[in-house]
Amino acid sequence: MKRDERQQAIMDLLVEQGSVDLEDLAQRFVVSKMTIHRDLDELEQAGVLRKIRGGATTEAGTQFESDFRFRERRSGAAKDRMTDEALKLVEPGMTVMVNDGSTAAVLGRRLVEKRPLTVITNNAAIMDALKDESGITLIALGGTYSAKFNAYFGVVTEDALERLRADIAFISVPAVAGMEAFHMDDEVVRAKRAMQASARQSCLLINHTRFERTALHKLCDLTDYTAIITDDTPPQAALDAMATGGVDLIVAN
Amino acid sequence: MKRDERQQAIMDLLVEQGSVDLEDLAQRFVVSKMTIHRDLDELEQAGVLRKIRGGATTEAGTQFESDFRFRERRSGAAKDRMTDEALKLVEPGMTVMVNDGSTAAVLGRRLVEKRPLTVITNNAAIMDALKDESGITLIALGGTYSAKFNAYFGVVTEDALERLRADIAFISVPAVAGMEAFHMDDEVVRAKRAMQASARQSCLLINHTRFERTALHKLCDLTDYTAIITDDTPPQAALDAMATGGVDLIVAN
DNA sequence: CACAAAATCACAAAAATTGTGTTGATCATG
DNA sequence: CATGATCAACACAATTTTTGTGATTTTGTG
Repeated sequence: MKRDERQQAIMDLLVEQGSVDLEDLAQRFVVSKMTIHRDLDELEQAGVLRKIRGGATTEAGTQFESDFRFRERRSGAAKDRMTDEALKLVEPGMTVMVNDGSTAAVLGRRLVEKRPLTVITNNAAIMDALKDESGITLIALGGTYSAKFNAYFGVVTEDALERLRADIAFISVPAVAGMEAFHMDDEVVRAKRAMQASARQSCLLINHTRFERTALHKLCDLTDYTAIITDDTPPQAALDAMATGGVDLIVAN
Repeated sequence: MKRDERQQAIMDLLVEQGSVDLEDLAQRFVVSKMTIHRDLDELEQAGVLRKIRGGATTEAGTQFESDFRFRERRSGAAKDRMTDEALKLVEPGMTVMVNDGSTAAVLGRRLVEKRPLTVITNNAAIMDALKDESGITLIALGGTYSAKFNAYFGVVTEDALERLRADIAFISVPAVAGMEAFHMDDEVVRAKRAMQASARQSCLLINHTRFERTALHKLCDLTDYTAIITDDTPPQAALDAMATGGVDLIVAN
């Protein structure tokens, strides 16, 4: 494996996990820590990450710095566990919708395991991944491209969804509080709603750290979902609220 | 520029032009011909091209082997000349539609020269190219992905177009005979028609070797275009037909 | 403040990429 | 079909890039 490939792989890990561990990377790629240091320096120069003691994180990482290694190391595996559960809801032959977001992207890529399938998405990462897969009919939702979310949104997206139907929609959100799901961007909210409206069932994918948080816009009630999958046990308060509301939570671990 | 980037660039040129010239590549990348030889050898090993005397072609190239250099060398430049002309029709602030096809992809990439722009396309190559360009509002047309054309087609595409309007649409076709334009695929024809219907003006881009040919489906009459751009003087018969029909042809050379 | 872990630095070793000169193959042409 | 010319292949050397090691400095922690 060459330098460039390694750096690309580091970036991939970074978008997936939010952070990487230096020692871990050295082992994984079978190179010295010095080499990893140099890789991270260059990537930092390029502005794609921020070096911190013991590794590196994506820019935003203001908080969790000390314990990130243990918190985030598991996050890649967590997404895999969540997608394991999600995939159980998919049978060959189905039509599946997948929304924006990196967790959704992970799921999207793994949909090949269930082919033949029809996959409908506005997630650019999924389009790239499934474009040339045989056995996958890829229906892209058009729309205005948003670099922030690496996906397409807007009237075009919503209109297209209005005319399509799917067996199941996989939705992910950054915040859930009580019995409600939230998102900070209203365009994104509209796209997710349109997806849910066009799918026979909806399944929510939510990281356990995102419970008991809100964001500007309410997306919908949790009762709208036929399944809710999380990667780890959420806070007790959240559990209580959901139990009271009669919502069934699948904890993947 | 490093080895990998160069090889990637060679592949890009290859998909765009169908063939590449060894000497030309050596000059372009400022390396020795030996280096290019080695690059081509590796790419051939990888199965992405076929080395031939003086350069390389994509697998298919059964015929034009001896004279490809002159035929195709100009073809890259020809597309550039055509896009030069096409770009003259674009002003900053406009909304521009671009269809599928490699010529269209070349034009799409160059649209950044006229930003700010709104670009509407079903061409996957253009989406990739313009995704992260500031000053370009990228509106992707959704649809079912076609690996053959590297673009999206179908009802979703057509419906989306029905609700959008553009100042100008750039259309390319593989065959023109008499006063009519043709294409072999009916899905593609429908998408092109929908684009033309949604644009105030339509501009046809056509390689001069594609005159006096037909394909299964008729797309439309040449009179439907406000401008027709070609890369070189077409056969006399074609010129006559267009002159009689009152169509204005722009020859870019 | 001291200690341990981690980051940085400087230099050497190793690996890769590249250019050149030479030899062998292929082409166009008279 | 012979021949000069052009192009491809090969081998070797030079160069550049990448990597590892140990010494040294910095940083975080108790």
